Amino acid sequence: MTDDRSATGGERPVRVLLADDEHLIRGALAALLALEDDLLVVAEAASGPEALAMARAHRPDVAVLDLQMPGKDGVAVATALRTELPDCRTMIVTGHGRPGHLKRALAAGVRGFVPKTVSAQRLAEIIRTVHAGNRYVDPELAADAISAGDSPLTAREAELLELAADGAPIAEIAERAALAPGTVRNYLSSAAAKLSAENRHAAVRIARERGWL
Amino acid sequence: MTDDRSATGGERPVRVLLADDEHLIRGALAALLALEDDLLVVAEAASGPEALAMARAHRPDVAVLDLQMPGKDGVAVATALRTELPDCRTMIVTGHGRPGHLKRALAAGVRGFVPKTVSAQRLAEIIRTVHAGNRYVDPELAADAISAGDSPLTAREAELLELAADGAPIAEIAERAALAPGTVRNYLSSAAAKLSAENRHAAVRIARERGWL
DNA sequence: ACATCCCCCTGACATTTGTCACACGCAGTC
DNA sequence: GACTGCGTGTGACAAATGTCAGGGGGATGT
Repeated sequence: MTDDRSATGGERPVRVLLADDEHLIRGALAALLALEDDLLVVAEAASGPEALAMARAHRPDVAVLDLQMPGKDGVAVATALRTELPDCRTMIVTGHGRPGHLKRALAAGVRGFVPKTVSAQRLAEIIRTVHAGNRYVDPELAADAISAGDSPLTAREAELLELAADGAPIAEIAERAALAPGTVRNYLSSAAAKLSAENRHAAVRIARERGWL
Repeated sequence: MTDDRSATGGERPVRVLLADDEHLIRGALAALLALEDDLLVVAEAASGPEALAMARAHRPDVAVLDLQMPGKDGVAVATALRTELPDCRTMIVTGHGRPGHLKRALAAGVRGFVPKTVSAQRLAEIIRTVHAGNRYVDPELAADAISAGDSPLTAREAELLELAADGAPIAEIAERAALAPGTVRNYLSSAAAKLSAENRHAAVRIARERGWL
């Protein structure tokens, strides 16, 4: 049952899944995409798990996922879809794009990555691009990602930095990581040095900005 | 053309200004509000200063402002509008509502405060409510604001907490504030105690969450 | 006028944190 | 095998940070 794209009397519409926790945006977006003849919004979701369930039920051609959603984030949903519905193309729409997110998204098989500053018209074009099997990444976000480069942090460094993210004292971090306090200090110090930060808290901030957390 | 509300020529449409840095949302929103017969989007803006300029030029009845915008945030724009165009009602739409923001907004004369999780239909109703001179605050956000209460921080405490926000060492903060290092430590310690935080970094995080920064 | 309270500011002291030198295990290379 | 480099883990020491007690000044209530 392969769908040939050239059918009589016009092409079959592209079936789209929309996932975004902000109803206002999701609804408005659905209305705008409905104006395009060749696009059809077949399902909407307000959370990560819901997006997965909707995808299983409606088997869309393209899944448009917000990056920050309750439950599972956009990349996690894309990862799950990659194995469950290999034919479904995925793309991420995000408010503030961090370089690391783009890298994670591409690794998860996402084919489109755009900020919410694009127009609806442009988004429709990108959905078609992605559906055709091509990739599209916002040029500005791509430039940021390239200039930011890869994370220089080792696995433990990143893990401890994450535990330090909420400002907890070393003792608590050490207990949660089952390590000696001195070891924790050493890793955090190393991470701070790699990020040219004055201390671990500044290091957390920088790593967050770069999307390395 | 079906015209329920303006058929008799009685009601003039409500002139609306839309300000949001995410073009996708702004455009989609404009399209949805255009479906309402009694609402007319007369101007759009993508930044705080642009929103002010547009308001001066088009004199809308209601200004719908996003909280986080480049240049000036929504509350700052609302404050400026209060003196420049007293007849223009203002309302804030935000993604993640922090309790403190709501308080600041109400102090600035804002008459509506809603999260982006509402539907477009609901937003249209709220715009009418605000235009009629009434207030509307999302119940959930209101509950959060009440439970969070007022900021217990003094002016200096908040100021130094802000300077400490990027993880700078005490010496640098002291220099920037023209204070003795001991004084800085004392204020930050006091702030941390009031917020039940382990240290100043956790205090910054908590204050940010509550919207007290 | 006086007492009281709160905010602003400071220095001395104890604790926490960051830096350093070093040991172990585990790849890959010669 | 022996060498080398890297990630992991630890404790001792120096520096940064948080805590404490206290002085000065303006506002408020009696």
